[in-house]
Amino acid sequence: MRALKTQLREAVRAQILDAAEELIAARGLHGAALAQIARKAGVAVGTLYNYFADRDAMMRALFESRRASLRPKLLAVIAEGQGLPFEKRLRHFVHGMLAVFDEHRRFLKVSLETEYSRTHPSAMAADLNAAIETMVSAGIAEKAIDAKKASFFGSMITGTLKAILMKRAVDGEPFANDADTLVALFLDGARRK
Amino acid sequence: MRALKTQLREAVRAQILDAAEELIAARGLHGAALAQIARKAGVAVGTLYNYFADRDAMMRALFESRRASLRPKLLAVIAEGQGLPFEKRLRHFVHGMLAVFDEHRRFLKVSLETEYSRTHPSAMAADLNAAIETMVSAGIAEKAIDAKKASFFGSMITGTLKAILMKRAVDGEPFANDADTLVALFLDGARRK
Amino acid sequence: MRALKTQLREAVRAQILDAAEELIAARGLHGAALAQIARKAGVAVGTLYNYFADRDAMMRALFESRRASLRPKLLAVIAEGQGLPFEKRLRHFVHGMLAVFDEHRRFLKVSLETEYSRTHPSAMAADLNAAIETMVSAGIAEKAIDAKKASFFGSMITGTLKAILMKRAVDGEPFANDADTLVALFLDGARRK
Amino acid sequence: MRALKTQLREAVRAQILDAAEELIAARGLHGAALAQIARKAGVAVGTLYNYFADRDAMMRALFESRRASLRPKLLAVIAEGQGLPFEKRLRHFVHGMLAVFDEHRRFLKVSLETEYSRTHPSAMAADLNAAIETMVSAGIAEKAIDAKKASFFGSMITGTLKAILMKRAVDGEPFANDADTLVALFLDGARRK
DNA sequence: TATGAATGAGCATTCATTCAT
DNA sequence: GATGAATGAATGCTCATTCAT
Repeated sequence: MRALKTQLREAVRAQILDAAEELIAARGLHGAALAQIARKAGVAVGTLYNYFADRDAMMRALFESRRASLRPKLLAVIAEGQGLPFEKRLRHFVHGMLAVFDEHRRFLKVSLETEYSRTHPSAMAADLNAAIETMVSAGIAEKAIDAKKASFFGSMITGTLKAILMKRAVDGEPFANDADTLVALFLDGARRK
Repeated sequence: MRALKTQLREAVRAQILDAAEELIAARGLHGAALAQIARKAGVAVGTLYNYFADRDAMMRALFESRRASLRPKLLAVIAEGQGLPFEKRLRHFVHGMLAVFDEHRRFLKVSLETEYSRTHPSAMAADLNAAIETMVSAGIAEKAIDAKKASFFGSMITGTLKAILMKRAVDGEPFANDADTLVALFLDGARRK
Repeated sequence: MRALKTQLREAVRAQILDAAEELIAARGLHGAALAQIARKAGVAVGTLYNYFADRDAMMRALFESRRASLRPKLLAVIAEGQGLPFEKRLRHFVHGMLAVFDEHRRFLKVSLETEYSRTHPSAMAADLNAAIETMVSAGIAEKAIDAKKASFFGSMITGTLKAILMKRAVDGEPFANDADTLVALFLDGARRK
Repeated sequence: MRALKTQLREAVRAQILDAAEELIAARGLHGAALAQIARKAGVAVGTLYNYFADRDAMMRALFESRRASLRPKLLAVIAEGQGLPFEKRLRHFVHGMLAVFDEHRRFLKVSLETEYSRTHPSAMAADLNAAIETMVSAGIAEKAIDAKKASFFGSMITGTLKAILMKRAVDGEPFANDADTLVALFLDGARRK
């Protein structure tokens, strides 16, 4: 009984966040008015305030919710890679990331296209950066990669991944296909041997 | 006399655009109210409308003005590289880009942090992409780079550059120092040989 | 309950339109600011927009509402006259019109004193003109009036009525008393026999 | 020299009033912005204030100027009619009025279509009414018209003339052709004898 | 005197937030 | 808890008026 109520409440909350996400994807972070979100979610405007303190809190909740469902998957990918030799680890990382992002395309669009991620950086992004740094350190330690270039390696990985994700988000192709080529590019560059 | 007036007018216009740029950098594209812009520019609200048809036109003018001062420099960098063997050409391109961006740090921040560039893509960005594609094609033709990886090469360059620019924009370091390392990374990857 | 709410809503709507009508009567169609209308109606500015899409729609609603309450009465007057011999019909028409207008003095003032009726002609006015034309045609057919003068007869009736209405609107006298004299004037002119 | 300057000044003043009249005819009393008037008149906005204290004064000047050129003509028509037997006097009055109005069609349009005449009644209109009353009194005295109907006779004349003027203003026909029929209608009504 | 850029009060409109039901 | 009408501060924009040149 109590559980049922909680479940119902969670369902409504999810409906609201879905509606918000869709409208933000379509009209931007500022363009999504609460009245529209309420209508799309099938509730009254006032109801929104039973679930979120104010508009800002709703946005925060949206991103936290999506990040919370992404984060464990990414952490799992990172954890699985630990202990692997560097190249395999990198390959696993890139494959894993792209696979996870393939499962969350809509949020990825919202995340890449709005300024929210920049103004409210996520713990997830910090995790990711830390994981990459760790991986890179391990790579240096096992002399798999060049220490001099390593300081940019993280930026290269995240920057290139972002660019590819946006490109594929536009053309609709799955992300995962690109993993192997990217790894090769990261490790050996574009020069013809 | 007439020239003096024109000069004065241009000065006021520039003041307004500077004020707008600063406020947008601080509060986002939507967060900068015309009243604030006017105050910071030291003019009355109505004066803004003597220079721009409406808010939208002002934003367009801001980006067009900044892009217009960037574009010829970038085109020059691109033109200078033509005819060079691929590796030199790439090196020249990266060096040139970073040097130009060093001269326009504030606009770069605005451009990277707001959604404007996404919703109103610039001819400049198209030029840049085309230039990179041309350079890559030349690289393939002279068998300097690997055709299979080439399709991601452009995304890697732009994505990585963006990531580095944002990093350096935050920590305040000049961009240009990073050029050589980046080129090495692009061409040969991070693997230790 | 639902009915009660609807009733309340209608009451507020009517309050707003009354406030608008009063202010327009006092300061003209353009002189009535929404803030004033809201204050006089006892609501907040934003509330106006829960009832009307924008200022224009409010003005349209005002005139439509008033016209909608006038029109059936005028149509009834017209319908009642059909089939009567011309003179009786004309007398009935003039009496009926003036009686109806006596019931709507305030709107009449607004209607006669603002440009709205000219820029947004009403179906009612068209009805009236058509009814007069029909009546005149019938008058010609039964040889009750002079065909040569008939083309101006309509203009004479409406023009004279307007003039009398404005005169009486100013001095506060009821309109209806003047009906018989007007009919006599219309039919036989002012010449002493 | 001094006279030349005065003449020039008058010419500019007239240009401004013409521009104002034209714009008011096209867009209404409120719709004509000073910037537009200045542009159409070929002067700068500031110049308008060398000729008129403010917008209101300009509007007043416009109507006063037009009325001042109409008034003596109407007074002449009235004066000429004095002493004539009533019917001839009335005929002369109606003919004279319509002829004068034919010479001032554009101002008539402005005068009939804006609220100015209602909010700022002219001495001319008062003259006209007085003249009509005088004429009617004379008519009663010489037993040419019916005293009982006389109180509405003035309203009938002015109301009917207005209606005909608006009709002809729309269809572009000259006013004067209608004079005889109107007089007959005023004196003997529409009834077929 | 003529100019026209600068001014800022005034306006219509939007929308997050509140609250009586 | 759910509702949605009411609220009013905030915003973009207009335009009569001023004033330095």
